[in-house]
Amino acid sequence: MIKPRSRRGGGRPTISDVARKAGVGAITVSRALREPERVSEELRRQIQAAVDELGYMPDPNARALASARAEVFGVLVPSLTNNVFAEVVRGIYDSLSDSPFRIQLGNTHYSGLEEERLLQVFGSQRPAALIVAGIDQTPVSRKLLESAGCPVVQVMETGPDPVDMMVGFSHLDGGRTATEHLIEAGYRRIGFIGARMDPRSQRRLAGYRAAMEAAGLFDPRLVTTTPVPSSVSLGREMFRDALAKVPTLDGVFCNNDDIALGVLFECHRASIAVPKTIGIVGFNDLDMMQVAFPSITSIRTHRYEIGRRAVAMALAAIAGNRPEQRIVDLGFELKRRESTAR
Amino acid sequence: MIKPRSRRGGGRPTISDVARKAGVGAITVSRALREPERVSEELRRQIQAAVDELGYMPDPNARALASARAEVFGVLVPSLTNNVFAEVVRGIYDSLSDSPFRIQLGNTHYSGLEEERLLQVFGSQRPAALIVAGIDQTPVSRKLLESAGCPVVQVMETGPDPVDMMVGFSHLDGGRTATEHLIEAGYRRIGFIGARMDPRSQRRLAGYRAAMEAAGLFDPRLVTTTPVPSSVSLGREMFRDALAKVPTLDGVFCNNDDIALGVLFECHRASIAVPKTIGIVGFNDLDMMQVAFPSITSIRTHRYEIGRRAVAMALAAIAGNRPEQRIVDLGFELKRRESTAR
DNA sequence: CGCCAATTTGGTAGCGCTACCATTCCTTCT
DNA sequence: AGAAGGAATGGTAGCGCTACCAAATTGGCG
Repeated sequence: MIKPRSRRGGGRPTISDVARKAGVGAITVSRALREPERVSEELRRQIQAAVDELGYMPDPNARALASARAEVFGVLVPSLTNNVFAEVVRGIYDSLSDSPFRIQLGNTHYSGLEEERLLQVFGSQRPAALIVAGIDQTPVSRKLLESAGCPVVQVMETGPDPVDMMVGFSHLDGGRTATEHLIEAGYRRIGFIGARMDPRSQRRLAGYRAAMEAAGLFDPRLVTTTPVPSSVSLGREMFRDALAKVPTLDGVFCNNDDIALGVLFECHRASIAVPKTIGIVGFNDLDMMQVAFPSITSIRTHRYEIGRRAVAMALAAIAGNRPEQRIVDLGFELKRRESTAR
Repeated sequence: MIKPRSRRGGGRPTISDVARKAGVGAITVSRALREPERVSEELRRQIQAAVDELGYMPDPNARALASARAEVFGVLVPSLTNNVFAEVVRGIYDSLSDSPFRIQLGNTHYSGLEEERLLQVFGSQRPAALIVAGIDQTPVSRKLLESAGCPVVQVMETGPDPVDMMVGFSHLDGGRTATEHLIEAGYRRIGFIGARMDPRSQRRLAGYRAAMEAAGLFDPRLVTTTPVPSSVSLGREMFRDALAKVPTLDGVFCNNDDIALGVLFECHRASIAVPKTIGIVGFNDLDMMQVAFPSITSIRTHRYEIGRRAVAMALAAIAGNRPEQRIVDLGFELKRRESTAR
């Protein structure tokens, strides 16, 4: 006599339990759950009743094994705590929350090598889609993405050569717009303060530089950067450095809002008038920018929407109707506020 | 003749490929990977070589199915973007990153019902451990946690009756400490401003109230709360409301640092002297608190450490040596700063 | 009325791995 | 010397589900 292995799952009901109770074959239950339209009205009702009664939930592992496809979105971001990526993840999460798809989160810590490692690991799960931050994957990562056999969405940035799909905006244009705004407002010795200096920050810097050169105002001494992770306190310190280097500084375009806030606080502390003596522009437009005193001009970016759009595109591709527009530029918005209103 | 189903996994190597190449049985490969000490030195080397050559990675789904245990930590937090929980998640992530365990993240949106739903879903995956925020689970959630059949760690708070293990601190004590500090500093008409008012905020409020009553200073009109999600802009608005209600207000203990920052900005805007006219205390001690001008007194909490500790405890329990101390209080720290230094 | 196609249902054989024995080959002890 | 125990390895039979095909049923049409 064959003794079935004692129920390892702690007695949770399986698809055969449901099938037995509903008086149908297991495969019909499977179909009723995944493609209800292929099952007759009546059986569907019976099966649903059995499912409800037993509290049946399909085992995602068995499903993934049998179908060679996990209902998982792999999501790679460079930071979990940076509000910018947290917002993107939230958008992804919310868009996925009433789908069967789960999220597999990976934190690359801004490291290409770690990204490669994670892509390798994620690949072994055959995810339904991959969403990765940025467009500067290493050649190895790119190859892994191309051979992943699933839709891939690069988010936060747009660029010329998508692996598959893209949702984001131009950081270069953002940097340029911010800088042009300062120039138009009458500032001349405009500094750039940037921490972390990941590829996106680099491009914001490039935009700054383009605008400054176009106006004949560029001076390398105006640029202050560090690879150190960004923070409000770092913003304060970097602003002091910048000011020590160029005492005639009359404006700053900051890498991001944290830095901008640090600059603002240091201005308060040193009794530097904003926007009169110094103009400040941030990047991302966190909620606090509009509340700060004076309120801080910033580039509003649509992080949550980027997450949502990325999921929408990936889901469409999974469903078989890949969007014809593979690169979606969600743009940005210059929010003019008191910190540059002189 | 039996035709094997065409390799669905896109030709990725399986454990039998490794076994064949190494000239051993599949089960020995499995063992070499999971319990190397049970396999002889020599076979271990051969197997490792085969693994490297083929680039083999075990399929986590097959593993989970066969062993009735997924290498997954289920993590439930009420918010993905709130810096506090992002830090906890980061701690969890970092502690798990060189273990085989993955993270399954769930966002409860501060809803008990959603927590129940997610616990139900997570349960169907037989996770290796569950980490949930807070100690105020609904009876249904509690039952689900108790019957999960895996270590459970409640984080962010400590309380009397853990489901299994706990890591956190006392929000009540935190609220009391903050308030007592204001009282000692000479403030008398001290308001409480709180948004969201989740159970942790409620307990901070209770701590505030206890301190105020002990000093004979409590007045219900000093308390301003709202269920609306917390933000810097909301902090500003609520402070205006509080001031309109009690013009003699001379201090505020804020639910969290965002609110405190909003209060500070409104003070600037309305030319209210801090700390002279109004004292401000925040909660959590985000980086910007020490940079703000004036710098803001706050209760430093150890979010990242809570995440790390929770994982350490769960891993120990999985390994079979459940820590004898099931409730770990990581405490908090009052950071005295300019905003209360009068 | 019979035939073909479409629709609905079911059976079988795995997916890639591990639990649970069984087997083999040594030691160690009586 | 033989029994007993231990260490290392392997075989078998699933885990719970779905891909693939087969079978049964229905409907349309010449």
